[in-house]
Amino acid sequence: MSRPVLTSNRSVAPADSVSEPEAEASRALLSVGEREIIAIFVQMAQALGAPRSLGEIYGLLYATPQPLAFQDIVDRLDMSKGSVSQGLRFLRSVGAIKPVARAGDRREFFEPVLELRQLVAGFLRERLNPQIKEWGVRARALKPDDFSFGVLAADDRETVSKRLTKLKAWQKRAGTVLPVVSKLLG
Amino acid sequence: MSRPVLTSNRSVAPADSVSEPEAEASRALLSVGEREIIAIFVQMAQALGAPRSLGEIYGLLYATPQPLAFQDIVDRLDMSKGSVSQGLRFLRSVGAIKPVARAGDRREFFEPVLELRQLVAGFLRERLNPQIKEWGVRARALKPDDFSFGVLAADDRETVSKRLTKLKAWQKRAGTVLPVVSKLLG
DNA sequence: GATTTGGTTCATTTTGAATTGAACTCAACG
DNA sequence: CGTTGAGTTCAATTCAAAATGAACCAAATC
Repeated sequence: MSRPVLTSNRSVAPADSVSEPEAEASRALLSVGEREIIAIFVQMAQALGAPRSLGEIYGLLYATPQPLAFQDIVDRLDMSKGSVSQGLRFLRSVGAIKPVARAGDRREFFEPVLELRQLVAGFLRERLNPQIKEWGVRARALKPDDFSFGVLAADDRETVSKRLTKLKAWQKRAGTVLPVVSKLLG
Repeated sequence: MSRPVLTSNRSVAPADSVSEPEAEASRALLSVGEREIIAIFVQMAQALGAPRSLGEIYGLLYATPQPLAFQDIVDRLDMSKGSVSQGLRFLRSVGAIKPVARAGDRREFFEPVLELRQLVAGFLRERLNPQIKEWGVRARALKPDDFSFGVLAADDRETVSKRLTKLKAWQKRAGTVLPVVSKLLG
């Protein structure tokens, strides 16, 4: 998982615009601590079913005291511009990172939002809530008679009806509990 | 990138019962209501980063008033024995379904656990908590000096140190809040 | 003790989400 | 207005996770 650093490369200042001659050992650009933080966030991302690239990007920002620019991220993670672009977009949309401007530099820099509450809230808002709403809609459209080709036995009909009710109740409760959760975390 | 996982769905749209002459003969074994409930649970599964087969199996059990046996599930979902076996194992391990015996029948039958609290608790226990514990361990092993090749500037060191502290705090809070959540849902 | 039934295991294959990369836009600057 | 740097888009590709299926096991049944 964490491999020894072979090349000694001094601490990387954000303003360092020069591209190195050609270092194929791109991962060597990351310190042990950075790699470990990134690994942790990758795990978290995967546990939530999010792409690992999100974990890598957020992890790198988290591990770096100074805000980073787009190209810094591409270089240090050795990741394609496409992935970084999409990753940053998503992270911004859920409020996990925030852009900061720098005088006399037209690039955008990014730093991580450190408040767990905001991260969770963003995640719930963007990913879970829309889903929850949608299964509510679909569930409400169903009626017991949809559940057979012929006629349901009375007690089966009863059971199905109860389960449909329960499903709608779930949906409702989930919708009210999730906001509370993000409060609790903050 | 990922965003709401909605891409590609086999049979999600409420299908007309007078369907194609030769579609998927096996799918015709499911009523409209069953297919719709299954589709809902598949969505839920995918939102949580779980394999769709879990959603299908649980969905089928949820939509069926009577407990089902292994082979029933294989037949009605047209799914391989391997998948069903593994799916049932997982669902049982998180307490999402429970086996019921039937007199004079050596097969095991399964019915869904309807209590949302139990499902969530099982999920947290099996999937999230172990992860949370692990990143706690990894985070605690790190110290600010791991974050550079040379010497960190004093204020960067300060920042890194703060972030490490914050990360450990997250881990702790997550560990205490999650159990509360499952209480709230039940 | 052979056969059938109910289910598991695990090496291989499939598949669909994540990633890449090349073409593109847009703004700044000389 | 030509060029350069910063970032976006999206079709094509990659790759890891999920699904398959054949071999296997272990109780019942004949």
